[in-house]
Amino acid sequence: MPPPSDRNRASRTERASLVPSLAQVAARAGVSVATASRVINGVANKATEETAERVRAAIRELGYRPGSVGRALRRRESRIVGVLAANLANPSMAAIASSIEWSLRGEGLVMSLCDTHERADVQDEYIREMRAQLVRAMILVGAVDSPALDEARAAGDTLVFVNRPDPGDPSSPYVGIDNVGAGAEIADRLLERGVRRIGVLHASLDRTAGHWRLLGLFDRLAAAGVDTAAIPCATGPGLDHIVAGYHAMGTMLERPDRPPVIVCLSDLLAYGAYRRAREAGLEVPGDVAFFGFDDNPINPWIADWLNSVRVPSDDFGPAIVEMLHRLWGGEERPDPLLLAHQLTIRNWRLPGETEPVLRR
Amino acid sequence: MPPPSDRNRASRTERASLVPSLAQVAARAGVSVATASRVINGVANKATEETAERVRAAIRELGYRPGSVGRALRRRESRIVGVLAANLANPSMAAIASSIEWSLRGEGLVMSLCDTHERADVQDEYIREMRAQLVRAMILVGAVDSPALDEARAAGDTLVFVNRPDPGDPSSPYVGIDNVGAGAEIADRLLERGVRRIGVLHASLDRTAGHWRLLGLFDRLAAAGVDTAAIPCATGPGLDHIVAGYHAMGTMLERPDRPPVIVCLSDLLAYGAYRRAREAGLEVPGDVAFFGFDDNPINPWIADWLNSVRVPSDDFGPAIVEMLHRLWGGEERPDPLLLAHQLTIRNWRLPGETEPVLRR
DNA sequence: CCGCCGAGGGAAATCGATTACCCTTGCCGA
DNA sequence: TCGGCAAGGGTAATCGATTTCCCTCGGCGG
Repeated sequence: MPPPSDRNRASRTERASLVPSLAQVAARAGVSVATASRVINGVANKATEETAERVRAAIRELGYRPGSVGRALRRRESRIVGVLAANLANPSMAAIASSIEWSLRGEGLVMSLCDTHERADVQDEYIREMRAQLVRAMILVGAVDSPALDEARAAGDTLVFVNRPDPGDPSSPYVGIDNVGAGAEIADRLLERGVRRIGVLHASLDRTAGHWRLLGLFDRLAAAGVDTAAIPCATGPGLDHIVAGYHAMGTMLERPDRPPVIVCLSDLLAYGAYRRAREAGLEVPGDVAFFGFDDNPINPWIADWLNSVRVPSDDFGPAIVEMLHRLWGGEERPDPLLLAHQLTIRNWRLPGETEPVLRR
Repeated sequence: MPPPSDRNRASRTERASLVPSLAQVAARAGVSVATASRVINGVANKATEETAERVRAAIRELGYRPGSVGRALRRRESRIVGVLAANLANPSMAAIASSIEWSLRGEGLVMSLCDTHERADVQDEYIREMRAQLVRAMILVGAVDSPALDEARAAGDTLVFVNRPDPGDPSSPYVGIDNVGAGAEIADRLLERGVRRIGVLHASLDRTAGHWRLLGLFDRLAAAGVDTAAIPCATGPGLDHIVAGYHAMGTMLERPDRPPVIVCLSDLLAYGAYRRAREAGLEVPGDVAFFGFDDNPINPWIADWLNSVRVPSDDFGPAIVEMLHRLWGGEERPDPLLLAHQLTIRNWRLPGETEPVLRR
């Protein structure tokens, strides 16, 4: 922590005197702080309209705004909602964060966004810090199992798990797409076209969204008589899905029976795989078709070769707010809020087919 | 704001009793809260080693962590640093935010990230809220002119402007690339290859990074004798650069003398333009070459047709922390910290040239 | 022996807002 | 006329941590 210099301290104090406090408002309006506070908080039957107006006038004249800190201390709860994202560099998560932020703002809440980098220790640090800030709720976009998460759950904190169910308790409040269903949807589309030979690229499958997507995909394929045990799967090292996808595709290309359709359990994996395929001289689409999950907002613009299950980023904010209201309203274990996913088919040629029209 | 139900209130109080306070630590250690506080804050000559150890033991046993709120109230300064980003959905900004967050964490600070959506009123709301939170500093990644920004500047708040200089005072602390130089760098590369006929796509030029990029580009071209007044420029409606780029490219394509090289003042503009060009049946690269700015991290993977000036996202965090230390150390108007930009040429064929090797 | 100083530590004020509790006034029904 | 009650509003406790005073005790120089 930066040691505040004396100069700094002085300027801080000096600045503080410029920021009006409730006491100054009260003095100016000729009322007590209690009354001023009540007017601000709209407590009924505690002030005549005339008194209230005097207070409001003082507020306007001084440019007063209640200090969040004093309020939080007294109420033992701030207006901050902590959002812990597993990886901000993933455009899909950033889009979700943006949506959350917008919706929280509509509720008069403030988002504090952190990046856990998929690490349990970092997530713990943030959870503890958020609790110290008396946050009103924590939204975990891609949570990992960790001790502080257990503490928070046990303490009854308001927690909402997004995109990846609570690794420690599947019945915790969840908002996100139905990953199993999304996997099944890709399976259905493949089967429709008679595709039975595919490859799968994945990153970690340990309690991630990918785990469930794969489950849905395989279950549906198996139901159609496909021998899923024979489906080649590849992965790559590292937490960065793009790099993992690049290496996984390298592995896949070494197989003598390279499948014509590659399902990647996230768009980022597909990005890495795409590059690897092109380096190998393959045409995409044409020689190989890719399916992904998330459907990042930039896909329609620059990745028209990628068919992907759309995760409706903009719907997350409202859904999460809805979930928060249910929790604050007293619901103990609200049902998961499943957002509608939809498979976008952009550009899918099996080898030998002609080029279709561009689709957004 | 959600009205807290009674049930909620009860559980909140109940929960509070579970979270240990400094007083409980002090009681358990058999010292006063003053002493406990001093041990925690490492005040010298205020406790024997034995006393200090008793306090530390109590902290461990109770799992105590200082509440940020009480501390902030007393110190009139929290450990939060507000980061106001103009558009989180822009992957380049998200990457910068991620870098900032990581560096702040290393300083024991916490990032609170907001999305101003390029709107002055939203930015104002957030600036005011951040000030009410007693944030230690505000980082504005793409600021717009607004009243609350003026207030904060006048009040002597610690402000750092990133990527786009302070629209209200060019001498405010700035961290970012040298946009003028970046524009000039593209000009140089174009002139080297003998390209003198280009088109420019831009979004708003009103005190944005684009303004300076364009300035650098045109100045250098003019110096080489190019008539910059004759260079076709196009823009599109909306704040979303992708959509703006799409429409701007549409305009550009209507010109009889469509230039073979299009310089887009941001990568997002280029993404939109790319799609428009492909819809028009153009080969990219080949029929038209694109240059952009920012060089989003995904470019090497899925946008190898885009030549772009790399903005080193990962360097922002450390540079901003450096700037903060200078400001807190008492420097009144630190020099801007200019990060090294570099033009990445990926895939640039002028019409008629043969295909080069793929480059990251 | 006196005074001073530094180390160690406690009591209480403080930050800003909320709220429990109390007081006054006026009105209404019994 | 009296009790009760509601409206209007003030006093002071409270939240948790920091920090300013203040006190005590030993040691040391004069």
